[in-house]
Amino acid sequence: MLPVSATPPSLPPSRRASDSTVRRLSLYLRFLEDFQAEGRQTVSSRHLASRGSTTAAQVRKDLSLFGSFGKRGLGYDVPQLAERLRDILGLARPWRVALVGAGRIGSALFHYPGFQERGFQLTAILDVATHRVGESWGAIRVQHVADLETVVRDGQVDIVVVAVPGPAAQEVVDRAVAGGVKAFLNFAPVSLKVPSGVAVNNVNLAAELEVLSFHLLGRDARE
Amino acid sequence: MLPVSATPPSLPPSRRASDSTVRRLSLYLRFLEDFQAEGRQTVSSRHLASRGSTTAAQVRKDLSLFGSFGKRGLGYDVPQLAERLRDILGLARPWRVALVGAGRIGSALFHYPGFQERGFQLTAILDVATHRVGESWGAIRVQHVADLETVVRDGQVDIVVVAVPGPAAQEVVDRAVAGGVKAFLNFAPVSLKVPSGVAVNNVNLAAELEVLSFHLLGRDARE
DNA sequence: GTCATATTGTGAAAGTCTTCACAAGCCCGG
DNA sequence: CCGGGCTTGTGAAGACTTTCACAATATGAC
Repeated sequence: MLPVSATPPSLPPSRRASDSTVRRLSLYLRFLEDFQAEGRQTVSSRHLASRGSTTAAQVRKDLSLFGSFGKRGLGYDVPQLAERLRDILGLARPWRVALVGAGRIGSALFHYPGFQERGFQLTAILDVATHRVGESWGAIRVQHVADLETVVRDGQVDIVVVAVPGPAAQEVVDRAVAGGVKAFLNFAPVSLKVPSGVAVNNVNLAAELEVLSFHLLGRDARE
Repeated sequence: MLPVSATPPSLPPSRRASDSTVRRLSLYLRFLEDFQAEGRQTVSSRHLASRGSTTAAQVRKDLSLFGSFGKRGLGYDVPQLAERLRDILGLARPWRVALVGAGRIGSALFHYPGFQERGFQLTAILDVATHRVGESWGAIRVQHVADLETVVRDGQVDIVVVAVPGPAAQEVVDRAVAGGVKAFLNFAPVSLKVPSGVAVNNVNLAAELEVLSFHLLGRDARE
């Protein structure tokens, strides 16, 4: 009989995953790694959901966007699903990251263990302060931000982390975009303009605190 | 003539604002402060929208949840709207914040200027490492995490920032909740369980990078 | 005073995301 | 081999968010 379809080269179908779906997948992966460390062989959507704060249906819907990974009646194979999630999230290959801004936030990121662990390789650190230029952070020497074009040239950098003060952020992004960078993690409290096809992820600590402040007033009705 | 209504004690009507609405309000406030610094007296929803990455209709809907602050044909008065947003977000009064975990992330937060600027007062720092206990961070002396109960007692702390390793986070939160804390900013990559009525805001740096990684694969179809 | 222009505030429509509910499938004991 | 017990994958329903479109209304020129 004819093989109906050898499911294309390597990638699953994938309709369209929203940002929040992707964040949840990332959480699932972490839970799976925990389960694997605990020696669990299989896990159900219900179990996975209870560890995060979501529902079993949500877990199944999220996964079903990318394929059919479970066994009915049984659940999911822990190491196998973890592997699939790594594929889906693009963690199977290393990404090269440049950090612009070697201040406190930059330093915290540099020392953040989850960073390198997941295949994000810090390959360059840039700063505008001349007294920092030349410092060695681990194996990396801090360069002046004027070298940004050289650093990102020829696709040498996949992701740029923007940890500079607000007013300087847009210029950094523009120059990196011109050099071909397609993804940014932005800590500056400004809203960056980028051409379509370029992704920006904002982490705004002030806003996070203000959301809490709003909750404390009790004027919101979240259960 | 009778005053139709002296708009209740102090707070606007407010139906129900979602988390994303509140995050946008926080952004609007920042933009308004920029405009004010530039000497602008009024601003339209269109103008406000163009600085963030949203639409004029969205801006108006967000604001309309809390009242009617603009003038038709003219727009919004910049200082006045900023003031209203500060009220809505709860920034009119200071909040007392305790930081648990005096490592890199804790240190970055401590030095983050937007933190104190917006009325978030760091009143205590706790860590489990005995070599850190007793250190002075500015005017604050680092205490041992065993003192958590004392620190949060009698509503002395409004918000607890959790910057400890994953496995230690839940215990910190449980103890703080028992002490009456109602809001948490969590940097540990775990999903915390709290009773209803308690707010947790998660900042998961690994997940942010993984969202970017996913985008870089180009399997998502965001314009 | 009237007209032209600008911009808000808001129902209604469209779109997106989450939850529900159930058929289909897999495992195991007897 | 059969039946009971679970659990997935998914269409359909429901809930929530965003966008549209327009009446209401403020300003300023003449």
